[in-house]
Amino acid sequence: MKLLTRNTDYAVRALSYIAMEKGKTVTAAELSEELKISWSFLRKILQILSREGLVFSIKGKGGGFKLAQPADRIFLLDLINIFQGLVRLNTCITNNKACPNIRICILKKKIDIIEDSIISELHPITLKTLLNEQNDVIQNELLNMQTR
Amino acid sequence: MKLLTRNTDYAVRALSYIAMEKGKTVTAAELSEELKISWSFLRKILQILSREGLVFSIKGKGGGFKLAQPADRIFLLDLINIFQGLVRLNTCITNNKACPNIRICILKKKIDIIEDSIISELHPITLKTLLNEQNDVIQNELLNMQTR
DNA sequence: ATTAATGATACTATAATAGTATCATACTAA
DNA sequence: TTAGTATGATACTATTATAGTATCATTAAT
Repeated sequence: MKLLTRNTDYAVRALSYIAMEKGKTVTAAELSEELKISWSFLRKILQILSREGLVFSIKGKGGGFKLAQPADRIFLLDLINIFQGLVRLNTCITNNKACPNIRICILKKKIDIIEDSIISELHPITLKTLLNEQNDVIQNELLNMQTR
Repeated sequence: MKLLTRNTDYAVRALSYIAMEKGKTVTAAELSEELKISWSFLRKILQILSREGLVFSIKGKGGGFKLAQPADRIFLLDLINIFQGLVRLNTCITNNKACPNIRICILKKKIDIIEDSIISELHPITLKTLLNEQNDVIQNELLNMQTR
């Protein structure tokens, strides 16, 4: 069972990198180089992000990608939805009203509750969250080095 | 994203049905009939449950399956592990120490936390839980009918 | 014009899930 | 002791999801 697939993971990395460049356009080639991710695969991911309005693309020489939204408006949940489909996929397997077995419905209710909690835990996570916490980590590292 | 696959779902149904028969052996054919699940597929699932020690099988005429453990010792998490692998699969995608990008590690930490909470929510759910709550539902139904 | 970038799209590869089929084996009962 | 009924082991196929690649068209800068 995987919570995140490669797609989503790579998308987060790419977006993070782009965010760090503060408005400068970043090419797929640069991202591929820096993040060590296959160029063609990254390109596909970036095209999707562009189509979905998360990044803004500029064609031709000097082109590349920029964030189309501020980092605190880019939600991890959106990326999961884009690349992995809705978390809320707990439809009745025997998709009918006359569930032959009520037990499974109890199970479904339990799973619903767990899915709700997954969603509510994912909900506050934005690109900004991730970038900020990274900064915190780095600052702590520096602090530790100074006090040592 | 799916939390439960068909395998697991069917396993729960089969085990629930078997549990309701209180020690009487139940054949794959009966389960298939009652639960409207393909006989061959169910058989495969039952064989796995048997191999994993969750049910106890008796071959030949009059044979079938019984629970090998009391219903409060059969954990949903075990079924998930058997049929879907560990929830805890959040290994580093770039499986090396020199993660080229610390950002993803922050993400990994977040996902770890969410996975922990999924596990702790799943943990208390046993076959008995499901059966009991089913009874509660049924009893409430009856009560409603009486008071109406 | 040439070069460097993305857009659209179609294709292949791999892995996970879902499902089927076959033969061997064990037990029961006539 | 044989016929019938059950599971065990195992191998196979089908479908779907994920991962990854390739090609040609389009746009912009120099």
